[in-house]
Amino acid sequence: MAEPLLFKKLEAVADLTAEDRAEFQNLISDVRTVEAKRDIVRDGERPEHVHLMVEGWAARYKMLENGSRQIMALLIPGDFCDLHLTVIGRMDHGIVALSKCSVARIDSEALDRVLETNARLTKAILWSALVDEAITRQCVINVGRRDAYQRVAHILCEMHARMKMVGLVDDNVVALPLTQEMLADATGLTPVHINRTIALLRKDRLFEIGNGMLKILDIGALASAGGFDAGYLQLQRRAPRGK
Amino acid sequence: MAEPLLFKKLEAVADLTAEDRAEFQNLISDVRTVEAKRDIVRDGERPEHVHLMVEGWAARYKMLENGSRQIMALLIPGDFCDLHLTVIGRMDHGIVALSKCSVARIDSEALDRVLETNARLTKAILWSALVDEAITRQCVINVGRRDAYQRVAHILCEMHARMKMVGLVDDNVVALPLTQEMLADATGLTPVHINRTIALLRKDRLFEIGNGMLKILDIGALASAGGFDAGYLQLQRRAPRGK
DNA sequence: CGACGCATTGATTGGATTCAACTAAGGTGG
DNA sequence: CCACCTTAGTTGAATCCAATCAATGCGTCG
Repeated sequence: MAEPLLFKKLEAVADLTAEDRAEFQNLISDVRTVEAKRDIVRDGERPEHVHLMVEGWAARYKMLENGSRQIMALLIPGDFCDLHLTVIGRMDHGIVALSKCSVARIDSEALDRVLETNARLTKAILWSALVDEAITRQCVINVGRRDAYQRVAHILCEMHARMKMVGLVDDNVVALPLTQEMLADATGLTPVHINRTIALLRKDRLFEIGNGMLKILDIGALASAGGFDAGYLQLQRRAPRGK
Repeated sequence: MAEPLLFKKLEAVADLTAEDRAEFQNLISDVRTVEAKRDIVRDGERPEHVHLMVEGWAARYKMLENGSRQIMALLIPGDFCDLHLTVIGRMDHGIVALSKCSVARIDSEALDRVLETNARLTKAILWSALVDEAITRQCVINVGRRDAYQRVAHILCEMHARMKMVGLVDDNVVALPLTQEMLADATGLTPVHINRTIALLRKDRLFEIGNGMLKILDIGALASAGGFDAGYLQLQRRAPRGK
């Protein structure tokens, strides 16, 4: 099992002891597999477990009345799917598996107990939640004020950086199980226009993409094309302790 | 001082005892006034206090290289400005006062202590943070997949609902200290187009707006025009306790 | 009164959507 | 093994929503 991945994100922001890790590990009641395109959690549902990504990619999404879909977040190993269910009862959006993935289920009540006793773990989890929020804010900026070229550059830059943080990047090559349609839903564009935009980026030799793979050719140029600043991800270990 | 407002939001999601309220109140080291258009917290800053809105409106925003601004959240009384600073050291965006407003400052360390001792308060605060996140997600949907007409309808609907939750709506009339330029930055549009869109909404008799006031004429029609579903705000008191 | 901020309106441009067709790759079943 | 179908990607032409450029009205304030 790819358990180490579960801690990569938490450990990026806090020092965990062996006991912390064990305590966290014990929360996991089971790990189940979800096929691509199937919902991990449905909109409106009230699941009894909190879900944590172990393998594969998923997306936080909302279907609109007019049939269009907006992806609000891409989830990779180490990300919580629905941490907010510890305090909120009902999903206000769905989570769909973008690739075949495995998901750990965590008992809500057990998690609740840990949140009330283990301050270090709690802080790590809260921290990771706040990083997720920062990512969501970046998403607002992306769809709100950037053009197609910048949007695609930014999202690919971000996913590269996030995958790198959990050790899933090898020599600037990332497994990217996203179709152009999914990219469109994540950037607020249409598949057709994503296609044209990717063609431009390809022409500019910023990356190679296809067959579920992304190879960054010029990370600096890509970052500046997308206005990407990793600051909101690298929130590690500021002010080690007392001030 | 308009202290009661501070609890309106927290109490909407959790039952607080008199002691909880007192404990929270004690955290407030002082309340300062900020003039409209001045930053409450600057991008990149590492403030020593957490800020809480007491009066007036503010906005979470980011300036882009090209000079455009994206507002990621509107903040009203009861909202935290920078709760994430309890765990994250540095602002990745700025907070600006949209109207003259007063802001409570909370000592970070004292808050930290409370977070580790008072589970009920902590949960209430976490809850409020998760509501903020849900609001941000709605913002992504708004700028990502809705047209101008829907965007404006949605944001005004949301602000009406949020203001109502903290008791600041009287007979469907809300104080709305937003210029069309601010609305533009919050919806990812241009001031000119906001103007035309408002003209349309006015013509459709959905609301009257101007002079810092918003009067909703047909809340049902406005909500359906904006695809607004209050579900993500009304997260109150589900599953009272055990299951 | 002039300067400024904000709202409004017109004319024009442009980025992205829409509609539509077509290619390529993979899987399935007769 | 090849017809058949599905899914993903690509390309072209026409259209449209919103941006841009530009000018004006209007109230407030120094």
